[in-house]
Amino acid sequence: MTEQAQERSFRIGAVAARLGVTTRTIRYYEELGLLGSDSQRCKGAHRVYRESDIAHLQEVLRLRDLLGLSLESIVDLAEAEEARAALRLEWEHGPSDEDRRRIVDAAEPLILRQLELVTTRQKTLNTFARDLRRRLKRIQELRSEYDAAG
Amino acid sequence: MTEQAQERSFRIGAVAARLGVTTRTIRYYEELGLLGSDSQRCKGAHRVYRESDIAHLQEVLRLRDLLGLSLESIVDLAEAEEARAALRLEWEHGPSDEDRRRIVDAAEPLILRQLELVTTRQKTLNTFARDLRRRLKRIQELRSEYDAAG
DNA sequence: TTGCTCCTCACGTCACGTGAGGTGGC
DNA sequence: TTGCTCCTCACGTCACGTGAGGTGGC
Repeated sequence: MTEQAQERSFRIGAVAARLGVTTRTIRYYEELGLLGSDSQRCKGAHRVYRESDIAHLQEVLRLRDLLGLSLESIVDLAEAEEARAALRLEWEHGPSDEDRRRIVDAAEPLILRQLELVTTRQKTLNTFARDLRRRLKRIQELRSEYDAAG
Repeated sequence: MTEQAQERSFRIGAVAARLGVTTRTIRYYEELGLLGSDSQRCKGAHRVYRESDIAHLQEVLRLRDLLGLSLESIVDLAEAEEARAALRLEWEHGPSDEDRRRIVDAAEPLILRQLELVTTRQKTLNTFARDLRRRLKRIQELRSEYDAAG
């Protein structure tokens, strides 16, 4: 048999621990169709994840935690990405330059949209941090007054 | 009757619209004890909010949205703040310098804790933004190649 | 063989959403 | 008086949490 370099695979518990979620969360996301369908798994058999699956799951968690998106809107985003992945398959089979451009053009707005959301979040976080530092400064000024007086 | 400068007050709908939440959310937070008890309101009467109430509510929403805290842990934080507010009442009645210092010392760790959480969030957001910009750059490089070739 | 992790239901919970039916203030 | 917003239940929903009971791989 051919002894090709086998990619490492993980079970659900290891993935959950690594990403800081529970196994229930991962199963729920699978239920919603957020992860690749894993169509060849027999009922009752253990779930198996590769590095690419884990990266994808982490992407989902980022969108949820950092941007506060609902799972429904993440599904929408993922479907758009999936359509892109489908195009990417064609890519391997020598598409024309015209095709390649279309594929690249389809990817860009998705990333730009996410960048926009991230930037908005960064701004509100900066405002929050600034407010906290002001409060802290006022408190520390008060203290130094008492230290000087006492 | 004395014609003292009345502070503006708002009804729940106006507050909700201003903060971008529903009225249900505000009522739910009141139920959990997250807002000042509003003990003098008669059953069935309209809720009334002042600027300070709105600021407090916005603080709660920040902790929820930007830091992803559960309402339960926000309750804990709010209780600590409340204890501080209780101390603050004494403040008005001429506390000793020693008392003042204790009050100031109690406030600081709360703010420092929040600042810590905000900073962590900012770092993860920066990582996310960097990753997105890398992807974007790769895509744009690909496109300029096609533009040059086509 | 013994643990340990995994599996599938399935009900519980948190943070609200969404009417139903009724009352109050410009 | 007429809308409009408010009120209080109370059941529904989203995103999981938490066992119950059973099977599979180092």
